Amino acid sequence: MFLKPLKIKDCKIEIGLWIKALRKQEKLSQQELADKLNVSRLTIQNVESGKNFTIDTMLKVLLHFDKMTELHQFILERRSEQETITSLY
Amino acid sequence: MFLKPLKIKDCKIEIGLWIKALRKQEKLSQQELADKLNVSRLTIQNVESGKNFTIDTMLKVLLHFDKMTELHQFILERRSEQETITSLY
DNA sequence: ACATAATGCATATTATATATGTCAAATATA
DNA sequence: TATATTTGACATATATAATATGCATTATGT
Repeated sequence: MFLKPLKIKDCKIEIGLWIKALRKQEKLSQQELADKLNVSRLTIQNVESGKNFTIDTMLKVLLHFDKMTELHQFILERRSEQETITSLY
Repeated sequence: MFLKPLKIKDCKIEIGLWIKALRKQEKLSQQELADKLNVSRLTIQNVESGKNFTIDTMLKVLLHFDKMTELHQFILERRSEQETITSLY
């Protein structure tokens, strides 16, 4: 069988669901989270529903839920991989 | 000693460096990558230099370098963690 | 050294993410 | 059930990301 190709839209939806889960876990409403981050409720709503949004918005949210370091680590690991590969040739 | 707190700016810079490394590895110029993704060279430049940008732009780049699935996996893992935690209480 | 390509950065314009508000539907809560 | 809260789906206005273009600087190659 074939694997369904992953679309940009799918990835945004997953990010949205993740962030929504983080918010629910802290029992915050969209408005409460928005207030904490100094953004509008619509911005949170857009993120959670898979619309387009800026990296700043995503990082504000992840920082609040203490998840930015994990993402940072994810990037660092892959960046050092790159350097290893390129240095081999 | 103290750990330097991770800032949003730092995280964006790392994303930029990662993407720049991916581009260099394929020996593409900013213009060539921009053309492939149907974005402007300046958009690539902004991403690579730690400016603000949209999630669509980042995902277009990662999709091209076959890295979107890894990010998607990263998110899925954390989302299922969340569900486990909340289901326990 | 020279020519060429690539990059960084400025300005101006366009496209779109965000802010703000309203309303109805859905979801808790008493 | 009744009430309050939350959320989704809309508007409109504003802020800002993306774009187009040009030019100076910095590699890169011959």
